[in-house]
Amino acid sequence: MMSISHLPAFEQIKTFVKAQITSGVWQSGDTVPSESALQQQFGVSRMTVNRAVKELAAEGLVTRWRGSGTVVAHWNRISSMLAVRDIHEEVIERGHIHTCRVLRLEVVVAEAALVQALGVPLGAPVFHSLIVHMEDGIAIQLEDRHVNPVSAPDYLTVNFQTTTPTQYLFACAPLTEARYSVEAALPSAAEAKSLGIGRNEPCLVITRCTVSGAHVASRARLVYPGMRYSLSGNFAL
Amino acid sequence: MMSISHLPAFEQIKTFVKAQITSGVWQSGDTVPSESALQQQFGVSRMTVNRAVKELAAEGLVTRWRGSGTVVAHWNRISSMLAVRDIHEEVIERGHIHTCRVLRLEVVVAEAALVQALGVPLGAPVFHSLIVHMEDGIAIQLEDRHVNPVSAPDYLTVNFQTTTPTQYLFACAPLTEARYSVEAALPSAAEAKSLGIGRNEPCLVITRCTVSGAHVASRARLVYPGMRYSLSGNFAL
DNA sequence: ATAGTTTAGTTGTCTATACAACTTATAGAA
DNA sequence: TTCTATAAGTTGTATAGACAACTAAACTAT
Repeated sequence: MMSISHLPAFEQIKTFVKAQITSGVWQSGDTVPSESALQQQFGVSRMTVNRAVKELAAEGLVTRWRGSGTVVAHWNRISSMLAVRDIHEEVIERGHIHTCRVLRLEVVVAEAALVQALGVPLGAPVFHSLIVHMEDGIAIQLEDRHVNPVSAPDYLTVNFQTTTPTQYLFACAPLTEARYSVEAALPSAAEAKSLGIGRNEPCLVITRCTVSGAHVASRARLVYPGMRYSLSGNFAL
Repeated sequence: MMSISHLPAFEQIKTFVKAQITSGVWQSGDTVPSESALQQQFGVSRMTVNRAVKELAAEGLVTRWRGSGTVVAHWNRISSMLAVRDIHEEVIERGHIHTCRVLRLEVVVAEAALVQALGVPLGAPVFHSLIVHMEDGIAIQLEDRHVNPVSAPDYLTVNFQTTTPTQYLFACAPLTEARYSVEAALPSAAEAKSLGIGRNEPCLVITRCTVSGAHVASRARLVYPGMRYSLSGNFAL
Protein backbone atom coordinates (compact mmCIF):
# COMPACT_ATOMS: atom_id res chain seq x y z
CA MET A 1 0.00 0.00 0.00
CA MET A 2 1.24 3.49 -0.95
CA SER A 3 1.82 5.51 2.18
CA ILE A 4 3.35 8.85 2.92
CA SER A 5 3.16 8.54 6.68
CA HIS A 6 4.05 5.36 8.49
CA LEU A 7 0.64 4.77 9.97
CA PRO A 8 -0.56 1.17 9.70
CA ALA A 9 -2.59 0.49 6.57
CA PHE A 10 -5.81 -0.19 8.48
CA GLU A 11 -5.46 3.17 10.26
CA GLN A 12 -5.04 4.97 6.95
CA ILE A 13 -8.19 3.36 5.63
CA LYS A 14 -10.07 4.33 8.79
CA THR A 15 -8.80 7.89 8.46
CA PHE A 16 -9.91 8.02 4.84
CA VAL A 17 -13.43 6.81 5.63
CA LYS A 18 -13.71 9.15 8.62
CA ALA A 19 -12.64 12.05 6.43
CA GLN A 20 -15.31 11.26 3.83
CA ILE A 21 -17.93 11.24 6.60
CA THR A 22 -16.82 14.29 8.56
CA SER A 23 -16.39 16.33 5.39
CA GLY A 24 -19.92 15.49 4.35
CA VAL A 25 -18.99 13.73 1.11
CA TRP A 26 -20.63 10.59 2.47
CA GLN A 27 -23.80 11.40 4.39
CA SER A 28 -25.99 9.45 6.76
CA GLY A 29 -27.41 6.41 5.01
CA ASP A 30 -25.01 6.52 2.06
CA THR A 31 -23.44 3.20 1.24
CA VAL A 32 -19.75 2.80 1.99
CA PRO A 33 -17.67 1.05 -0.71
CA SER A 34 -17.57 -2.69 -0.21
CA GLU A 35 -14.54 -4.40 1.25
CA SER A 36 -13.42 -5.62 -2.14
CA ALA A 37 -13.71 -2.10 -3.59
CA LEU A 38 -11.63 -0.62 -0.78
CA GLN A 39 -9.22 -3.50 -1.10
CA GLN A 40 -8.53 -2.60 -4.74
CA GLN A 41 -8.48 1.13 -4.02
CA PHE A 42 -5.83 0.80 -1.32
CA GLY A 43 -4.02 -2.24 -2.68
CA VAL A 44 -4.24 -4.23 0.53
CA SER A 45 -5.69 -7.59 1.47
CA ARG A 46 -9.33 -7.94 2.38
CA MET A 47 -8.52 -8.76 6.00
CA THR A 48 -6.91 -5.36 6.41
CA VAL A 49 -9.94 -3.57 5.00
CA ASN A 50 -12.17 -5.77 7.14
CA ARG A 51 -10.33 -4.74 10.29
CA ALA A 52 -10.59 -1.06 9.43
CA VAL A 53 -14.32 -1.12 8.69
CA LYS A 54 -15.07 -3.46 11.57
CA GLU A 55 -13.46 -1.02 14.00
CA LEU A 56 -15.39 1.88 12.50
CA ALA A 57 -18.57 -0.10 13.07
CA ALA A 58 -17.55 -0.72 16.68
CA GLU A 59 -17.03 3.02 17.08
CA GLY A 60 -20.52 3.62 15.74
CA LEU A 61 -19.56 5.52 12.59
CA VAL A 62 -20.92 2.97 10.15
CA THR A 63 -23.49 0.19 10.27
CA ARG A 64 -22.77 -3.12 8.58
CA TRP A 65 -25.39 -5.46 7.11
CA ARG A 66 -24.22 -8.93 6.32
CA GLY A 67 -25.19 -9.76 2.79
CA SER A 68 -26.06 -6.27 1.71
CA GLY A 69 -23.31 -3.86 2.62
CA THR A 70 -22.11 -1.05 4.84
CA VAL A 71 -23.76 2.35 5.27
CA VAL A 72 -22.82 5.53 7.07
CA ALA A 73 -24.48 5.36 10.48
CA HIS A 74 -27.46 7.43 11.33
CA TRP A 75 -26.07 9.26 14.30
CA ASN A 76 -28.78 10.95 16.17
CA ARG A 77 -26.91 10.12 19.31
CA ILE A 78 -23.61 11.25 20.68
CA SER A 79 -22.56 8.43 22.90
CA SER A 80 -19.89 9.46 25.25
CA MET A 81 -17.74 7.88 27.82
CA LEU A 82 -18.64 9.20 31.22
CA ALA A 83 -16.23 7.60 33.62
CA VAL A 84 -17.68 7.01 37.06
CA ARG A 85 -14.54 6.80 39.12
CA ASP A 86 -13.36 6.14 42.61
CA ILE A 87 -13.50 9.43 44.46
CA HIS A 88 -10.15 8.88 46.18
CA GLU A 89 -8.23 8.40 42.93
CA GLU A 90 -9.95 11.40 41.44
CA VAL A 91 -9.04 13.77 44.25
CA ILE A 92 -5.44 12.52 44.37
CA GLU A 93 -5.15 13.00 40.62
CA ARG A 94 -6.16 16.64 41.01
CA GLY A 95 -3.27 17.04 43.44
CA HIS A 96 -5.50 17.52 46.46
CA ILE A 97 -5.92 15.76 49.78
CA HIS A 98 -8.73 13.27 50.29
CA THR A 99 -10.19 12.72 53.73
CA CYS A 100 -13.45 11.24 54.90
CA ARG A 101 -15.75 11.03 57.87
CA VAL A 102 -17.63 7.81 58.58
CA LEU A 103 -21.05 8.81 59.88
CA ARG A 104 -22.56 5.35 60.03
CA LEU A 105 -21.35 1.77 59.67
CA GLU A 106 -24.01 -0.67 60.76
CA VAL A 107 -26.40 -3.50 60.05
CA VAL A 108 -29.91 -2.59 59.00
CA VAL A 109 -32.97 -4.63 58.12
CA ALA A 110 -33.96 -4.76 54.47
CA GLU A 111 -37.18 -2.95 53.67
CA ALA A 112 -39.08 -2.93 50.41
CA ALA A 113 -36.78 -0.66 48.38
CA LEU A 114 -33.68 -2.62 49.39
CA VAL A 115 -35.37 -5.94 48.62
CA GLN A 116 -36.01 -4.61 45.15
CA ALA A 117 -32.50 -3.22 44.62
CA LEU A 118 -30.33 -5.90 46.21
CA GLY A 119 -32.51 -8.94 45.72
CA VAL A 120 -32.38 -9.98 49.39
CA PRO A 121 -35.37 -11.29 51.37
CA LEU A 122 -37.55 -8.85 53.28
CA GLY A 123 -36.15 -8.37 56.78
CA ALA A 124 -32.71 -9.78 55.91
CA PRO A 125 -29.65 -8.05 57.38
CA VAL A 126 -27.90 -5.59 55.08
CA PHE A 127 -24.75 -3.57 55.71
CA HIS A 128 -25.06 0.18 55.58
CA SER A 129 -22.38 2.85 55.43
CA LEU A 130 -22.72 6.61 55.28
CA ILE A 131 -19.53 8.48 54.49
CA VAL A 132 -18.71 12.10 53.69
CA HIS A 133 -15.76 12.54 51.34
CA MET A 134 -13.78 15.75 51.45
CA GLU A 135 -11.33 17.41 49.11
CA ASP A 136 -8.93 19.67 51.01
CA GLY A 137 -11.40 19.70 53.87
CA ILE A 138 -14.45 20.64 51.80
CA ALA A 139 -17.25 18.11 51.47
CA ILE A 140 -17.72 17.03 47.85
CA GLN A 141 -19.57 13.73 48.09
CA LEU A 142 -21.99 12.03 50.42
CA GLU A 143 -21.85 8.28 49.88
CA ASP A 144 -24.87 6.39 51.17
CA ARG A 145 -24.27 2.72 50.48
CA HIS A 146 -26.08 -0.54 51.15
CA VAL A 147 -24.06 -3.72 50.74
CA ASN A 148 -25.21 -7.28 50.24
CA PRO A 149 -23.58 -9.39 53.00
CA VAL A 150 -23.28 -12.29 50.60
CA SER A 151 -20.86 -10.34 48.43
CA ALA A 152 -18.77 -8.73 51.18
CA PRO A 153 -19.22 -10.51 54.54
CA ASP A 154 -16.43 -8.52 56.24
CA TYR A 155 -17.61 -5.10 55.09
CA LEU A 156 -18.19 -3.80 58.63
CA THR A 157 -14.62 -4.51 59.73
CA VAL A 158 -12.96 -2.47 56.98
CA ASN A 159 -11.13 0.71 57.96
CA PHE A 160 -12.63 3.27 55.64
CA GLN A 161 -10.05 5.86 56.62
CA THR A 162 -7.54 4.02 54.44
CA THR A 163 -9.73 2.27 51.86
CA THR A 164 -12.81 3.56 50.08
CA PRO A 165 -15.87 1.30 49.84
CA THR A 166 -15.46 1.40 46.06
CA GLN A 167 -11.90 0.09 46.27
CA TYR A 168 -12.82 -2.59 48.81
CA LEU A 169 -15.78 -3.83 46.82
CA PHE A 170 -13.78 -3.91 43.59
CA ALA A 171 -11.33 -6.22 45.30
CA CYS A 172 -13.72 -8.59 47.04
CA ALA A 173 -16.66 -8.68 44.65
CA PRO A 174 -15.39 -8.55 41.05
CA LEU A 175 -17.68 -6.36 38.99
CA THR A 176 -19.77 -7.84 36.21
CA GLU A 177 -22.40 -5.21 35.64
CA ALA A 178 -23.43 -1.73 36.72
CA ARG A 179 -26.65 0.22 36.38
CA TYR A 180 -26.76 3.89 37.15
CA SER A 181 -28.77 7.01 36.74
CA VAL A 182 -27.94 10.68 37.06
CA GLU A 183 -30.47 13.22 38.22
CA ALA A 184 -30.76 16.61 39.86
CA ALA A 185 -32.39 16.87 43.25
CA LEU A 186 -32.50 18.93 46.40
CA PRO A 187 -30.76 17.42 49.41
CA SER A 188 -32.72 16.21 52.42
CA ALA A 189 -32.20 18.07 55.67
CA ALA A 190 -29.73 15.45 56.90
CA GLU A 191 -27.85 15.39 53.60
CA ALA A 192 -27.55 19.17 53.54
CA LYS A 193 -26.20 19.18 57.07
CA SER A 194 -23.66 16.43 56.34
CA LEU A 195 -22.40 18.23 53.25
CA GLY A 196 -22.46 21.63 54.90
CA ILE A 197 -24.70 23.19 52.26
CA GLY A 198 -28.08 24.86 52.21
CA ARG A 199 -31.27 22.95 51.61
CA ASN A 200 -31.88 24.96 48.46
CA GLU A 201 -28.59 24.12 46.84
CA PRO A 202 -29.22 21.67 43.98
CA CYS A 203 -27.25 18.45 43.95
CA LEU A 204 -26.19 15.95 41.34
CA VAL A 205 -27.34 12.52 42.47
CA ILE A 206 -25.85 9.37 41.00
CA THR A 207 -27.53 6.13 41.94
CA ARG A 208 -25.53 3.07 41.08
CA CYS A 209 -26.16 -0.64 41.50
CA THR A 210 -23.19 -2.93 40.98
CA VAL A 211 -23.64 -6.59 40.15
CA SER A 212 -21.06 -9.26 40.93
CA GLY A 213 -21.81 -12.67 39.53
CA ALA A 214 -25.29 -13.74 40.52
CA HIS A 215 -25.77 -11.10 43.23
CA VAL A 216 -26.29 -7.38 43.37
CA ALA A 217 -23.28 -6.48 45.49
CA SER A 218 -24.23 -2.96 46.46
CA ARG A 219 -26.38 0.05 45.84
CA ALA A 220 -24.85 3.47 46.29
CA ARG A 221 -26.48 6.87 46.32
CA LEU A 222 -23.83 9.50 45.68
CA VAL A 223 -24.83 13.09 46.34
CA TYR A 224 -22.61 15.88 44.98
CA PRO A 225 -23.13 19.56 45.79
CA GLY A 226 -24.05 21.09 42.45
CA MET A 227 -21.85 24.11 42.92
CA ARG A 228 -18.71 22.08 43.53
CA TYR A 229 -19.00 19.29 41.02
CA SER A 230 -19.83 18.51 37.41
CA LEU A 231 -19.47 15.48 35.21
CA SER A 232 -17.68 16.29 32.01
CA GLY A 233 -16.45 14.46 28.99
CA ASN A 234 -15.28 14.62 25.45
CA PHE A 235 -16.19 12.78 22.31
CA ALA A 236 -14.02 12.92 19.22
CA LEU A 237 -14.70 11.63 15.73
CA MET B 1 -11.72 -25.78 18.12
CA MET B 2 -13.89 -27.87 20.45
CA SER B 3 -17.18 -26.15 20.99
CA ILE B 4 -20.43 -27.09 22.62
CA SER B 5 -22.31 -23.97 21.64
CA HIS B 6 -22.07 -22.48 18.19
CA LEU B 7 -20.55 -19.21 19.28
CA PRO B 8 -17.59 -18.09 17.17
CA ALA B 9 -14.24 -19.24 18.52
CA PHE B 10 -13.06 -15.73 19.33
CA GLU B 11 -16.22 -15.13 21.37
CA GLN B 12 -15.65 -18.29 23.35
CA ILE B 13 -12.12 -17.21 24.15
CA LYS B 14 -13.38 -13.79 25.23
CA THR B 15 -15.99 -15.42 27.42
CA PHE B 16 -13.36 -17.64 29.02
CA VAL B 17 -11.07 -14.73 29.83
CA LYS B 18 -13.95 -12.63 31.13
CA ALA B 19 -15.04 -15.49 33.37
CA GLN B 20 -11.56 -15.81 34.85
CA ILE B 21 -11.58 -12.09 35.62
CA THR B 22 -15.12 -11.74 36.94
CA SER B 23 -14.78 -14.85 39.10
CA GLY B 24 -11.66 -13.41 40.66
CA VAL B 25 -9.32 -16.20 39.53
CA TRP B 26 -7.29 -13.62 37.62
CA GLN B 27 -7.02 -10.38 39.57
CA SER B 28 -5.94 -6.86 38.68
CA GLY B 29 -2.34 -6.88 37.49
CA ASP B 30 -2.13 -10.64 36.95
CA THR B 31 -0.63 -11.63 33.64
CA VAL B 32 -2.96 -13.15 31.08
CA PRO B 33 -1.63 -16.20 29.18
CA SER B 34 0.22 -15.22 26.02
CA GLU B 35 -1.37 -15.55 22.63
CA SER B 36 0.60 -18.67 21.83
CA ALA B 37 -0.45 -20.26 25.14
CA LEU B 38 -4.14 -19.53 24.49
CA GLN B 39 -3.67 -20.70 20.92
CA GLN B 40 -2.55 -24.12 22.12
CA GLN B 41 -5.16 -24.26 24.89
CA PHE B 42 -8.04 -23.63 22.51
CA GLY B 43 -6.56 -25.23 19.41
CA VAL B 44 -7.11 -22.20 17.19
CA SER B 45 -4.86 -20.03 15.09
CA ARG B 46 -3.04 -17.10 16.60
CA MET B 47 -5.09 -14.56 14.63
CA THR B 48 -8.22 -15.79 16.35
CA VAL B 49 -6.70 -15.44 19.81
CA ASN B 50 -5.34 -12.06 18.78
CA ARG B 51 -8.78 -10.84 17.83
CA ALA B 52 -10.27 -12.01 21.11
CA VAL B 53 -7.64 -10.39 23.32
CA LYS B 54 -7.49 -7.25 21.18
CA GLU B 55 -11.21 -6.72 21.63
CA LEU B 56 -10.94 -7.29 25.38
CA ALA B 57 -8.25 -4.62 25.45
CA ALA B 58 -10.51 -2.25 23.51
CA GLU B 59 -13.23 -2.90 26.09
CA GLY B 60 -10.80 -2.02 28.84
CA LEU B 61 -10.69 -5.40 30.57
CA VAL B 62 -7.03 -6.07 29.90
CA THR B 63 -3.97 -3.98 29.09
CA ARG B 64 -1.49 -5.15 26.50
CA TRP B 65 2.22 -4.37 26.48
CA ARG B 66 4.02 -5.04 23.25
CA GLY B 67 7.06 -7.11 23.98
CA SER B 68 6.18 -8.08 27.49
CA GLY B 69 2.63 -9.41 27.64
CA THR B 70 -0.97 -8.85 28.66
CA VAL B 71 -2.23 -8.12 32.17
CA VAL B 72 -5.67 -7.81 33.74
CA ALA B 73 -6.54 -4.12 33.69
CA HIS B 74 -6.60 -2.00 36.79
CA TRP B 75 -10.19 -0.90 36.75
CA ASN B 76 -10.79 1.86 39.16
CA ARG B 77 -13.22 3.35 36.73
CA ILE B 78 -16.53 2.24 35.39
CA SER B 79 -16.75 3.90 32.04
CA SER B 80 -20.19 3.91 30.68
CA MET B 81 -21.91 4.95 27.55
CA LEU B 82 -24.25 7.81 28.22
CA ALA B 83 -26.02 8.55 24.99
CA VAL B 84 -26.94 12.19 24.53
CA ARG B 85 -29.73 11.95 22.01
CA ASP B 86 -31.98 14.07 19.92
CA ILE B 87 -34.97 14.96 22.05
CA HIS B 88 -37.46 14.38 19.25
CA GLU B 89 -36.37 10.81 18.58
CA GLU B 90 -36.35 10.09 22.27
CA VAL B 91 -39.91 11.25 22.86
CA ILE B 92 -41.19 9.42 19.79
CA GLU B 93 -39.49 6.26 20.95
CA ARG B 94 -41.33 6.43 24.25
CA GLY B 95 -44.56 6.49 22.25
CA HIS B 96 -45.40 10.08 23.17
CA ILE B 97 -46.02 13.24 21.20
CA HIS B 98 -43.29 15.80 20.77
CA THR B 99 -44.15 19.47 20.29
CA CYS B 100 -42.12 22.61 20.75
CA ARG B 101 -42.47 26.33 21.16
CA VAL B 102 -39.91 28.66 19.57
CA LEU B 103 -39.40 31.53 22.01
CA ARG B 104 -36.57 33.24 20.16
CA LEU B 105 -34.88 32.93 16.77
CA GLU B 106 -32.59 35.85 16.14
CA VAL B 107 -29.15 37.29 15.51
CA VAL B 108 -27.18 38.44 18.50
CA VAL B 109 -23.75 40.01 18.90
CA ALA B 110 -20.99 37.82 20.30
CA GLU B 111 -19.86 38.78 23.79
CA ALA B 112 -16.93 37.40 25.75
CA ALA B 113 -18.38 34.00 26.69
CA LEU B 114 -19.49 33.30 23.11
CA VAL B 115 -16.12 34.39 21.70
CA GLN B 116 -14.53 31.82 23.99
CA ALA B 117 -17.00 29.04 23.19
CA LEU B 118 -17.51 29.46 19.46
CA GLY B 119 -14.19 30.98 18.47
CA VAL B 120 -15.77 33.94 16.65
CA PRO B 121 -14.48 37.55 16.83
CA LEU B 122 -15.87 39.88 19.50
CA GLY B 123 -18.98 41.62 18.18
CA ALA B 124 -19.50 39.15 15.32
CA PRO B 125 -23.08 38.08 14.51
CA VAL B 126 -24.18 34.79 16.03
CA PHE B 127 -27.49 32.97 15.60
CA HIS B 128 -29.50 32.32 18.72
CA SER B 129 -32.50 30.07 19.28
CA LEU B 130 -34.48 29.41 22.43
CA ILE B 131 -36.90 26.52 22.23
CA VAL B 132 -39.07 24.69 24.77
CA HIS B 133 -39.58 21.01 24.00
CA MET B 134 -42.68 19.28 25.32
CA GLU B 135 -43.66 15.66 25.79
CA ASP B 136 -47.43 15.22 25.68
CA GLY B 137 -47.75 18.92 26.39
CA ILE B 138 -45.46 18.98 29.42
CA ALA B 139 -42.19 20.90 29.15
CA ILE B 140 -39.19 18.61 29.52
CA GLN B 141 -36.32 20.56 27.96
CA LEU B 142 -35.32 24.15 27.44
CA GLU B 143 -32.83 24.39 24.59
CA ASP B 144 -30.79 27.58 24.58
CA ARG B 145 -28.51 27.40 21.55
CA HIS B 146 -25.95 29.65 19.88
CA VAL B 147 -24.90 28.74 16.37
CA ASN B 148 -21.84 29.76 14.40
CA PRO B 149 -23.08 31.31 11.09
CA VAL B 150 -20.08 29.85 9.30
CA SER B 151 -21.33 26.33 9.94
CA ALA B 152 -25.04 26.88 9.29
CA PRO B 153 -25.67 30.10 7.32
CA ASP B 154 -29.39 29.34 6.81
CA TYR B 155 -30.14 28.50 10.44
CA LEU B 156 -32.65 31.32 10.89
CA THR B 157 -34.83 30.16 7.99
CA VAL B 158 -35.38 26.64 9.32
CA ASN B 159 -38.86 25.66 10.47
CA PHE B 160 -38.22 24.26 13.92
CA GLN B 161 -41.76 22.95 14.19
CA THR B 162 -40.76 20.13 11.85
CA THR B 163 -37.02 19.80 12.41
CA THR B 164 -35.06 20.05 15.65
CA PRO B 165 -31.88 22.13 15.73
CA THR B 166 -29.97 18.96 16.55
CA GLN B 167 -31.25 17.23 13.42
CA TYR B 168 -30.62 20.26 11.24
CA LEU B 169 -27.09 20.76 12.49
CA PHE B 170 -26.27 17.08 12.12
CA ALA B 171 -27.22 17.35 8.47
CA CYS B 172 -25.49 20.60 7.56
CA ALA B 173 -22.42 20.55 9.80
CA PRO B 174 -21.08 17.00 10.08
CA LEU B 175 -19.95 16.36 13.63
CA THR B 176 -16.31 15.74 14.38
CA GLU B 177 -16.11 16.39 18.10
CA ALA B 178 -18.27 17.17 21.10
CA ARG B 179 -17.49 18.47 24.57
CA TYR B 180 -20.08 18.39 27.27
CA SER B 181 -20.64 18.68 30.97
CA VAL B 182 -23.48 17.68 33.22
CA GLU B 183 -24.31 19.60 36.37
CA ALA B 184 -27.14 20.37 38.75
CA ALA B 185 -28.38 23.93 39.04
CA LEU B 186 -31.39 26.03 39.90
CA PRO B 187 -33.17 27.61 36.95
CA SER B 188 -33.11 31.34 36.40
CA ALA B 189 -36.40 33.17 36.71
CA ALA B 190 -36.89 33.15 32.95
CA GLU B 191 -35.98 29.48 32.63
CA ALA B 192 -38.37 28.50 35.40
CA LYS B 193 -41.16 30.42 33.72
CA SER B 194 -40.49 28.86 30.31
CA LEU B 195 -40.47 25.36 31.77
CA GLY B 196 -43.45 25.98 34.02
CA ILE B 197 -41.62 24.99 37.19
CA GLY B 198 -40.74 26.68 40.45
CA ARG B 199 -37.49 28.51 40.97
CA ASN B 200 -36.55 26.06 43.70
CA GLU B 201 -36.92 23.00 41.55
CA PRO B 202 -33.43 21.66 40.74
CA CYS B 203 -32.55 21.06 37.11
CA LEU B 204 -30.10 18.90 35.23
CA VAL B 205 -28.06 21.14 32.94
CA ILE B 206 -26.13 19.73 30.02
CA THR B 207 -23.80 22.13 28.24
CA ARG B 208 -22.55 20.86 24.92
CA CYS B 209 -20.21 22.30 22.30
CA THR B 210 -20.16 20.55 18.96
CA VAL B 211 -17.22 20.88 16.59
CA SER B 212 -17.49 20.46 12.84
CA GLY B 213 -14.21 20.49 10.99
CA ALA B 214 -12.24 23.59 11.90
CA HIS B 215 -15.16 25.43 13.53
CA VAL B 216 -17.19 25.14 16.68
CA ALA B 217 -20.62 24.79 15.11
CA SER B 218 -22.77 25.40 18.13
CA ARG B 219 -23.05 25.64 21.87
CA ALA B 220 -26.19 24.37 23.53
CA ARG B 221 -27.37 24.72 27.10
CA LEU B 222 -30.04 22.12 27.76
CA VAL B 223 -32.05 22.51 30.95
CA TYR B 224 -34.15 19.57 32.19
CA PRO B 225 -36.55 19.77 35.13
CA GLY B 226 -35.01 17.44 37.71
CA MET B 227 -38.31 15.88 38.66
CA ARG B 228 -39.16 14.86 35.13
CA TYR B 229 -35.88 13.65 33.74
CA SER B 230 -32.85 11.53 34.53
CA LEU B 231 -29.95 10.22 32.51
CA SER B 232 -29.55 6.51 32.91
CA GLY B 233 -27.34 3.82 31.57
CA ASN B 234 -26.03 0.36 31.91
CA PHE B 235 -22.61 -1.17 31.83
CA ALA B 236 -22.14 -4.89 31.48
CA LEU B 237 -19.01 -6.99 31.78
C1' DA C 1 30.83 -5.35 38.95
C1' DT C 2 29.41 -2.92 34.84
C1' DA C 3 28.22 -2.13 30.29
C1' DG C 4 27.06 -3.76 25.99
C1' DT C 5 25.25 -7.73 23.09
C1' DT C 6 22.60 -11.50 21.99
C1' DT C 7 18.49 -14.24 22.26
C1' DA C 8 14.01 -15.86 23.25
C1' DG C 9 9.46 -14.43 23.93
C1' DT C 10 5.52 -11.27 23.17
C1' DT C 11 2.46 -8.27 20.70
C1' DG C 12 1.32 -5.54 16.17
C1' DT C 13 0.43 -5.87 11.55
C1' DC C 14 -0.34 -7.90 7.01
C1' DT C 15 -1.20 -11.46 3.32
C1' DA C 16 -3.64 -14.89 0.53
C1' DT C 17 -7.04 -18.08 0.87
C1' DA C 18 -11.19 -20.40 2.22
C1' DC C 19 -15.80 -21.28 3.53
C1' DA C 20 -20.19 -19.90 5.79
C1' DA C 21 -24.22 -16.92 6.20
C1' DC C 22 -26.97 -13.70 4.34
C1' DT C 23 -29.25 -10.30 0.84
C1' DT C 24 -30.66 -8.89 -3.48
C1' DA C 25 -31.41 -9.11 -8.21
C1' DT C 26 -32.25 -12.01 -12.08
C1' DA C 27 -33.90 -15.68 -14.85
C1' DG C 28 -37.08 -19.24 -15.33
C1' DA C 29 -41.40 -21.89 -14.38
C1' DA C 30 -46.17 -22.13 -13.17
C1' DT D 1 -48.46 -12.04 -13.23
C1' DT D 2 -46.60 -14.55 -9.42
C1' DC D 3 -43.78 -17.61 -7.32
C1' DT D 4 -39.41 -20.16 -7.18
C1' DA D 5 -34.81 -21.27 -7.91
C1' DT D 6 -30.35 -19.60 -9.06
C1' DA D 7 -26.44 -16.63 -9.12
C1' DA D 8 -23.76 -12.80 -7.80
C1' DG D 9 -22.30 -9.83 -4.32
C1' DT D 10 -21.40 -8.73 0.61
C1' DT D 11 -20.01 -9.45 5.30
C1' DG D 12 -18.42 -12.85 9.24
C1' DT D 13 -15.16 -15.94 10.62
C1' DA D 14 -11.00 -18.74 10.56
C1' DT D 15 -6.33 -20.46 9.02
C1' DA D 16 -1.19 -20.76 8.41
C1' DG D 17 2.42 -18.18 7.73
C1' DA D 18 5.40 -14.10 7.77
C1' DC D 19 7.95 -10.11 9.33
C1' DA D 20 8.38 -5.97 12.34
C1' DA D 21 8.73 -3.73 16.86
C1' DC D 22 9.54 -4.16 21.35
C1' DT D 23 10.86 -6.19 26.19
C1' DA D 24 13.34 -8.66 29.40
C1' DA D 25 16.47 -11.88 30.64
C1' DA D 26 20.73 -14.27 29.77
C1' DC D 27 25.23 -13.89 28.30
C1' DT D 28 29.79 -11.88 27.17
C1' DA D 29 33.57 -8.82 27.17
C1' DT D 30 35.58 -5.13 29.48
